[in-house]
Amino acid sequence: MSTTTELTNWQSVHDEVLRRIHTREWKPGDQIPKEVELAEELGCARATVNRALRELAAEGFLDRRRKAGTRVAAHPVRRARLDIPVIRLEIEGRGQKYTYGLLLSERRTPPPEICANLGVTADSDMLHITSLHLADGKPYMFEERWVSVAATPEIVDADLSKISANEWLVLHAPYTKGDISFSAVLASENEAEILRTQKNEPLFLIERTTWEGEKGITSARLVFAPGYRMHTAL
Amino acid sequence: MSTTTELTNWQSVHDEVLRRIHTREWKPGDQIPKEVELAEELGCARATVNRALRELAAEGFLDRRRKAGTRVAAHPVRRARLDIPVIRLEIEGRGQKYTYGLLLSERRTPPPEICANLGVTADSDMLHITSLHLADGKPYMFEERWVSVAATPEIVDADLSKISANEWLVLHAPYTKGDISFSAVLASENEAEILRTQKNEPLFLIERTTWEGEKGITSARLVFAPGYRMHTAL
DNA sequence: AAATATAATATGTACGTACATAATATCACT
DNA sequence: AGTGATATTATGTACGTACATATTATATTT
Repeated sequence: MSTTTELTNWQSVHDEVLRRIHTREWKPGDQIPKEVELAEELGCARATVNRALRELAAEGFLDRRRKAGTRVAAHPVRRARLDIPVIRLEIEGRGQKYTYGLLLSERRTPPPEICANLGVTADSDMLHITSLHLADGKPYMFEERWVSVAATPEIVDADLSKISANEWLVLHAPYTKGDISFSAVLASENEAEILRTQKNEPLFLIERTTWEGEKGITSARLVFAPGYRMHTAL
Repeated sequence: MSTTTELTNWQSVHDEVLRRIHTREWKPGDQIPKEVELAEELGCARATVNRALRELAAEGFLDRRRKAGTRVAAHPVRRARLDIPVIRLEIEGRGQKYTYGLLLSERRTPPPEICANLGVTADSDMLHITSLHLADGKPYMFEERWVSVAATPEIVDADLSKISANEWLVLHAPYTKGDISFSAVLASENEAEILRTQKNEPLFLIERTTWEGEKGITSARLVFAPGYRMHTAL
């Protein structure tokens, strides 16, 4: 292999390795040269090759193990990076006007499924909030949320008609662990009415739970208006 | 701030910075100390701090700009890493038995929406494939796919009743660009019959398109059986 | 032959130095 | 005040060396 120009930055090494994978010069399962060899061939330091290969491994193109070496991933797990912004920014980012309406805010004990989700007791002091997020005045997403008052006592003083619970939490209640799931559901009668659509429309659903350490903070159910699509580049 | 023990590896620096963010010692929008200062405080090299902060920025906790410095992300965009494995591995990973049935394989010109998706002409030579993926004998996902024969001529010789088009493509047709989207749809009569469910069930839909350079390779529509949930940790 | 200790090795990381680069701040000039 | 040139600065990266660590290969013992 003759590289006319030397590749002395990690990005070009990254691209060159990816090129060899794409052209099937190095096939899935193949072992690729070790770092020192590649560094020598390409005319750069081992640290540079290391950085490039590390990134490629993080992207799922390579499998690396000490002593065993580096090989092209046999089952390229595609890693899509989902950016989950605050809803307001998602809407404003598309040039639409964001508005928000608080529908309900009550302090009460949680139903069993929330207890199970968050790992709290049935007599916990919680805030139950439902709200509607609109884009250009049209219903965009219906949110039902439970927040542990024990975990974030300051929330009872927040004016949740001005700022959404989600945004308030992002700013005031950092979390260490979270879980998110995506699925499809039928609009219930209530949801259909709030989202101003038909009953039995297929709706995109996001369920989200977050903890700080072992303390459950909040559990949210986000139901999107018909036609919602979440997408990303691979 | 007194750090009794020195943090001389990037992971511990990473964790320490994250701790300060979580404890709100450093709040969203705040500027944090510059790399040299942090390195001095923690008793390690700047390279180590750099590595830690770089990772935190990639995870979305920090915003970094040359000269301007590093600050805690004001609108923490949560990045969920979606691992999209080959369906077979997803099913087998749950300890279920994977089977696969080829329903249709025909060579023909594509419909207009596929042309638009992939950026190919209406008279393109394409393979149209539909198949069903099953877990423990139960319908799991219905796949409808268009593959450009021009882009990957070898596929016409592949035995797609033995290996799914998806897996064949993963092994033989590397791609450089891809697009994936998630939404909710109602089961059509055909889909309901194939997935052995009711008509008008809400179904989770993944649409995927991949290119190599500017050449469209394949466009797939994956409809999952009722109850499917995609989830990940934050 | 099996079990165990030991050597070999590829990746992983830390560090100091040097320079590159982008963005900002400052100053000179009109 | 406004414009443009110039200096400053924090992050970004490259490199060589050194050592750590996980894992495999080999040798040794039982």
